Amino acid sequence: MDDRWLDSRQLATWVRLTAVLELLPGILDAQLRRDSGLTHFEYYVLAMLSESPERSLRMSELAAQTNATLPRLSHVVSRLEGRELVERHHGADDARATYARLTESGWQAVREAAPGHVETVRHHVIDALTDEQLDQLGEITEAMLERLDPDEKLGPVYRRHDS
Amino acid sequence: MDDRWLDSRQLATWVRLTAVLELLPGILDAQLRRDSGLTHFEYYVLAMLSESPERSLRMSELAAQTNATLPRLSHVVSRLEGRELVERHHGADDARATYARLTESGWQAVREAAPGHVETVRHHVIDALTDEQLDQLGEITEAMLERLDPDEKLGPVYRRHDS
DNA sequence: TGTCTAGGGTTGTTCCGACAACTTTCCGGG
DNA sequence: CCCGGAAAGTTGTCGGAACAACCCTAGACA
Repeated sequence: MDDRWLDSRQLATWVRLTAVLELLPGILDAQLRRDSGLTHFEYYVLAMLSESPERSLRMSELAAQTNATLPRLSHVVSRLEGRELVERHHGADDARATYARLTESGWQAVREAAPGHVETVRHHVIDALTDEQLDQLGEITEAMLERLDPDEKLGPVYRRHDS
Repeated sequence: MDDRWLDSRQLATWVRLTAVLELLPGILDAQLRRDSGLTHFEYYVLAMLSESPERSLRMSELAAQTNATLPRLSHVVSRLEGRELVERHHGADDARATYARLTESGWQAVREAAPGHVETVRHHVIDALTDEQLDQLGEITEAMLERLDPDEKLGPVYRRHDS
C-alpha cells in the first residue's frame, strides 16, 4: 500500500485542491467575521437551524449535520445563547434530549449575514467557473462525498435528487 | 450586491463543496496524526521544506507557501524544533532573516509519513474520480485559485506548466 | 554618521477546538 | 421493582491558532 505514488497529472490536481482547501475556509471565515461577527461554523449552525422545522434541532442531530462533536457544539451553542441568537429548550419525548432553537434576532442575524456570504461564494467559486464546470464540480463532489461520508451523516441534504 | 441568490443547481454544488471542505481536512488530519504523530499543517511544512533547495526556507517565504501567518509559523517551527525535525539557522545575506531547515530525522519523518498520506488522498479523492473527472477538477481548481490567490502567494507550484 | 522608517521574527495573551470525566435519563433483564 | 449498561449533554482541562505588542536589523536620507 505504499509505493503507489501519484503521477504528475494526479499530483498537480491534488496540489491545487490542497491549496483550495487551505485558502477557501479562511476567506469565508474572514468575510463573515468581518461583516457579521460570526464564525463560519457559527453561521453554518444558524443556517442549519434556520432551515429546520420550528427553526429547532436536537443537539445530536445538529452536531451530525455540522460535522461537529457534541462537546464542541455544546460550547458553541452556549456562546450563541449568550448572544441571544439561539436558545435551548426541551421536548416532551426524551428528557435527555436538548434542542437548540433560533431566536428572532438569530433569525435576523442569518438573514443579514447571508447576502454577503453568498456574494463571497459567488465571487470566489461560482463566477470563476463556467456552467459546464459547475455541473462537473457537482458530480465530482458527489463522488468524493460517497467516500468521505459513506453513511450520509451530514444529512441527505447534498444528495442528488434526480432518479 | 445582495439579491443575487443561487439557483438550485448552483446551490446543490455549493452545499456539496461545503461538505467536502468540512470533511476532507479532518480526515487528512486524523490519518496523519494517528499514523505519524503529525498535524496536517506540520506535515505540509515539512513537505515544503523537503522540496526546497538545501531543504531550507526562509521563514517569511515558508509562511507564504503554507498560507500561515508569521507568528503561527514561528510557534509551529519551535515545536518541530523541539522534536528535532527542523532547525533554525541564519544566512549571511540578511541578519534579520531566519531560515528553517529540515534535519535528518525530519527528512526521515516526511518520507515515512508520505506513503500513508498519499494512500489516504488516493482513497478519498483520486480513486473516487474517473480520469476525466480528475482532469476537470484540475481545471476547476485552477480557475478557482485565480480568484482565491490572485498574486500566487502560495508559490507557482500549482500553476499549469503547459504553454 | 545619526536618525528614522519599514521589514522580519519572536513572545505573550486570549479565544476556540479536541478529549476526558461526570451527570442524568432511558431501557433491558432479573 | 430494581439494577446495570448505554445514550445524550454538560463541564473542565489542555494544546493550538489568531492577534497585538515588542525587539532587532536594513536601508534611506539629512
